[in-house]
Amino acid sequence: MDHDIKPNIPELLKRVGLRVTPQRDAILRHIIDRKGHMSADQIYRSMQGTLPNLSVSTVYNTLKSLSDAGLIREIKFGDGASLFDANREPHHHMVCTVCGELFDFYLKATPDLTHIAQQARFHIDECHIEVKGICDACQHREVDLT
Amino acid sequence: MDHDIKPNIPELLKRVGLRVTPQRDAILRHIIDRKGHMSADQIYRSMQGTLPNLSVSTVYNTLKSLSDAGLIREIKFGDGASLFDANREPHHHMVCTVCGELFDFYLKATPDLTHIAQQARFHIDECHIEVKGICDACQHREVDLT
DNA sequence: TTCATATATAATAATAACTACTATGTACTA
DNA sequence: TAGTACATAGTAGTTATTATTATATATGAA
Repeated sequence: MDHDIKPNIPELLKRVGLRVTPQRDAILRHIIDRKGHMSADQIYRSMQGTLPNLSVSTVYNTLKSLSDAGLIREIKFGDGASLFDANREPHHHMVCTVCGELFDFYLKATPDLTHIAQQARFHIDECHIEVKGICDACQHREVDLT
Repeated sequence: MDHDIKPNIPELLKRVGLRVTPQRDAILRHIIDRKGHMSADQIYRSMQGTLPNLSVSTVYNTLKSLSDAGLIREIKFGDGASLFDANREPHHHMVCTVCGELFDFYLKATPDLTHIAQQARFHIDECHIEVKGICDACQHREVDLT
């Protein structure tokens, strides 16, 4: 189990060939600490305490560098802004079409697409399942409205 | 097999409770005729011949009405604009991370997520698989560059 | 340790893809 | 064949993101 290991952020950055700056350190640390998904804007606002001079464009630049380097993952799903999360074990997403909340889920095995890939001569890098539906809370809320 | 049946567009619109207007007729017809995916902007430009006075906002309104009614499907995937396609058999998508092209694929069965849904008390409406990778053409193009 | 330089940052402007608004026009129904 | 609820066109506004550029800084070499 590695859920208690505090990763050395500067080390992580160096390992993927990125310069270590206070901005990158703080942003990556924040994404790794809070385990959930967050938008660029949420990250920007969370940083006001630590880095009051942080610029929005630096947030976007940093998120791009980090995700190009594979340290975080960008999720474009549902309405609104892209979300980012720490690139832990591969997982999939359920989005509630009522409240927009995003939930993770894990599968022991991803669907076998080797046949599809062969036929289309497509080289598969990643496979992500997107589920749309209604979350627990909203199912009950819906009932109340009728 | 129903691939040759020309659907009666006004009839389709009425059936889902939408008023029949020349704009809706032309846009839905266009999406059903060309089988692929297209963006709002592509649709807008394709209509210049048939409906020169068509407004961009009408395209967006119409696409929203049609997809709310279940006649077309919106795909938010990859970079850039939402894509729309006629809501045929359920299918999944592969996107090439090099050229951005989107490819459909079909599965006999979608992954069984009943256990996941039960555990999360999530009511699943649809399940869409997104594959990222490199398409046939770009694999060869990549090789040439080295 | 200091310097050189390639890269990062902040601030701002620009863009793309929508969404909101509103006056006018039109499909449907009573 | 109105009347009315809804649709459209045109425009303005918004949101998320990218581009630009002058200044600042991390890192490798001397």
